[in-house]
Amino acid sequence: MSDQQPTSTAPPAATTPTGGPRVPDKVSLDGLEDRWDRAWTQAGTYRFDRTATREQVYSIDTPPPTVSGSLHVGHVFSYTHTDVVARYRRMAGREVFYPMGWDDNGLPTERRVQNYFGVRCDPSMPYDAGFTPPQVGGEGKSSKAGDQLPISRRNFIELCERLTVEDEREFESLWRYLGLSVDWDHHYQTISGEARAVAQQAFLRNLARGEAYQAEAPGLWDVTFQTAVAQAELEARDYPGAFHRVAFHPADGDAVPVVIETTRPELLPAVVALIAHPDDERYQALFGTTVRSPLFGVEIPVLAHPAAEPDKGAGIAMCCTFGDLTDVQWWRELQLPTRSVIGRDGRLLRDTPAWLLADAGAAPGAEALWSDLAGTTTFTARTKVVDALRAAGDLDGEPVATQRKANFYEKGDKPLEIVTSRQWYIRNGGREVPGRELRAELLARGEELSFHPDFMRVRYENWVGGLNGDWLVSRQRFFGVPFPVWYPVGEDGEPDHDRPLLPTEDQLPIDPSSDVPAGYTAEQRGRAGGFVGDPDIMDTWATSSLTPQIAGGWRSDPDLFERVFPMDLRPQGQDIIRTWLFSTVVRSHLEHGSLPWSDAAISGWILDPDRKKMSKSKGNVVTPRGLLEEHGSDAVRYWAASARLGTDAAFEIGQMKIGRRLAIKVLNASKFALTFGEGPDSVVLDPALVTDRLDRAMLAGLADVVDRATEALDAYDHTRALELTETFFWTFCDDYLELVKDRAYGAGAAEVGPGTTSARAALGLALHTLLRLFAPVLPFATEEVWSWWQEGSVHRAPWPTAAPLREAAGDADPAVLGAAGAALAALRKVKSEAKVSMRTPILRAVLEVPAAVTDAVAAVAGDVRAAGRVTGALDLVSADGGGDGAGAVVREVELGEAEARVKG
RNA sequence: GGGCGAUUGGCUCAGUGGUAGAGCGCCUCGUUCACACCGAGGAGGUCACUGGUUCGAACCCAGUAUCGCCCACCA
Repeated sequence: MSDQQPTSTAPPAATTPTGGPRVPDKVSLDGLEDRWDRAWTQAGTYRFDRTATREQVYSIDTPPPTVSGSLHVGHVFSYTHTDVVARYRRMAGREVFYPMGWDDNGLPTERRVQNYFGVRCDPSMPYDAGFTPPQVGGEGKSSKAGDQLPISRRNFIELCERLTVEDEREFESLWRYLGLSVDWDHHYQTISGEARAVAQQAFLRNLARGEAYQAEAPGLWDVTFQTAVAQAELEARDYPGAFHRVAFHPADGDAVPVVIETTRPELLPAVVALIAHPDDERYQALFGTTVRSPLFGVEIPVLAHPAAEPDKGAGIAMCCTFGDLTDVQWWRELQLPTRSVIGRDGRLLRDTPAWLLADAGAAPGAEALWSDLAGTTTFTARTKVVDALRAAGDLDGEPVATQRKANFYEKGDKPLEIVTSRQWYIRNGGREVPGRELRAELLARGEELSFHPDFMRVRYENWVGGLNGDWLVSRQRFFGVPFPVWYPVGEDGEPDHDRPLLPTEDQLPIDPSSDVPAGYTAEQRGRAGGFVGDPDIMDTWATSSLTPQIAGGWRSDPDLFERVFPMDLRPQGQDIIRTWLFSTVVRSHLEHGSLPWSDAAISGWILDPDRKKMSKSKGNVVTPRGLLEEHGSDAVRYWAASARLGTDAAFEIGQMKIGRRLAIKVLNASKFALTFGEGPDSVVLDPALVTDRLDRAMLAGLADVVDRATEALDAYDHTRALELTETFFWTFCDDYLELVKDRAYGAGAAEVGPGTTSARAALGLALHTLLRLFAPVLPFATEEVWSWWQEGSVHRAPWPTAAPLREAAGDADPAVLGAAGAALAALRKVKSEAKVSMRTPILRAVLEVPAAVTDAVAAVAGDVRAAGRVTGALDLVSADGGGDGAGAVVREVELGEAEARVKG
């Protein structure tokens, strides 16, 4: 890319005063991105016509990229796939609804605002209308929570909106440069008032229908972020641990101790039972008896449960509240007591638990030991407990190191604990309720949805089939969409969670930490007889799951919503099928009783040269802007469009260079094809003028390409469509253009004859078609050429059909072009092997061609002779017998002298 | 442990029953009158492996190996 930026803002006039094409002397890709972006904006080329009906509209539920992060090559890759679809559907006659959203509701934005302004969100603070942040642009300075000024949620959201404006401007600029045909009048932010209102309204509807509910239950908890975590946000990781063999002594005597294996000895004070499989013969005698926990001396039962696996560990497990989800299952099904010892900060509780007091029958040393453990992290506590066990003689052998899998919050770096808390849930089929087969309904929606590629459906099915609980939507964070709920506070000062106070839909969005429920005054907040706001915010997916409703105007613009919903396409990555795709299906199914869209296009990963997923941490991220500027947007788009949906693709500069070469070739070949003649009649798109057999054959081949490419695009196979078009285009350039060059120039003729007219008409028809076939992938180069000789934008031109081409082609056989091309190649080969210039004349040649095409080659021999510079006799002989391929072979040849070269 | 993809020339990938394909890279040559961000020609592969079905298998079936990913596995 040159350093020169174009100064012209307007595209060149489409035609000369005489009506012929206006082709620049020098063609170039440089500067096309900026020039055409401006022209498209000015002309409103991609503006959505909201008078279109649902049948006319093609609507796309665009993924909102996370602002405060950065766009990387993977985004360019997958967003290009979507844009190719959008451009094709637009040309195919649909009114495309293609909005862009920004995801500024989530941890990345929260952290960025904290660091940038030196503040943190504290919903208990009052809103300050004249607030000025303590710092601006302090990236990384005040990262410690203690240094950050607490401000109200409303102030925090305002700062977020202020900061993300800049990110969003940059993102938009990149998308425009890439050539995304987005209607920039339709964009949204996930933290905007509108998005918050939609999220709250949808939640209230879920609540009213009984699909949202609160429950106090043990659940996965991240001790770093101190929030509950949903199943969809889990990530299993390898985690170093050790097996400890621990002896439990029977309570009623000095019989042989029961030895269990555990990786979490620090949970020994939380033990509530030992559990083995009911059929396990080793433990039959123990079922129904009790044992005492070592060190703490708490008496616990030995029980049977089928979830215990005889071949794991010692075959008998220590059930604690709570070490893992199996513990939760046992606790629930065997109705065991709750003995929680780990707090929300991941440390052991400060106060001595009641069951460890000597009064409660615990061992005499239990309280002293606890005082040593209290307030320590699980890691410290583990060491202390192991030391104590060893000293007490209840550690059987030494710990054996092992690699185990532990659940982590995908953004966290400590294993999750299980903590009991009150949370909001939305039903998603993970926990069945009588009278509704929600899981089956959602599986049916999965079958109804067209996945591209189809095999991605199994990820949906696996996930829905494997859900083990409802969707936990509340988070104990401060920045985000709050639950629109207050609770009355009783005279005892306790909130009544069973009788929530709700706003009406027209009040939304509300913030219960600053707004007041109807019938109360602000002074009553937190007082007995007053009210409190729900302190939690919604999971980011609780908002993102509503992107069709947010973008489509479900709440604020029902007329628009009716025209775009249910949408046609959800494009997205394969990694968020279980989150974004599934949660969107859930919300739409519950609210609208339909799928949110009919089709889902799943893009693959970008792999770096080591076949690893490209990621920032590996330091191999290339900035998209630099890539686009270096190679040109059409070139990068070509690389992206060359990869099929659902297939991982290599980050390959080489493929971009090929794309650039193709785009340049489009410019140059078009220039060539449009400049054979001069004046208004030089290019006439009239099928009736095409009379030559070679021209007709070429158009017949092109007609097939149009049909097949269209079919491929309808099936979301843009790769195939591109490949078909590209292959034809290179043959068109290398063979057809060479073959008809002389005839199109009208060489040697005083007047424009029918052969010349035929060639020019065929060239025009072919170019008119090829430009449109390439337009979705190469929007800039094709638009540039289109502007030389056509009115309006190629991107609003109708998608080509085969009909006019077939009309021109008649009954011509497409193979004729191939046969002529093969004949030409044979003549070239002779020269190449003789190491002479291609301009060397052939004085005489005998060309052997397959019998099946001898007549065809003879019919177009004039063009073959001209292109091969055959000045004398060209005798054709049929290959007898064998060879039925398209190949041709020169049997005899006499080469002339090369044209005199300019010496110098 | 269950599942989904992938495995084709040095590289990136097409190719779902009928004599192995493309582009890049490589080699040779040419060329500035559309295109040096160029053109022409050429070399290069027992289609991961083992069985099977078939007149015929890169393609269908069974199994194996390797790579990537998803889910489950926390005693």
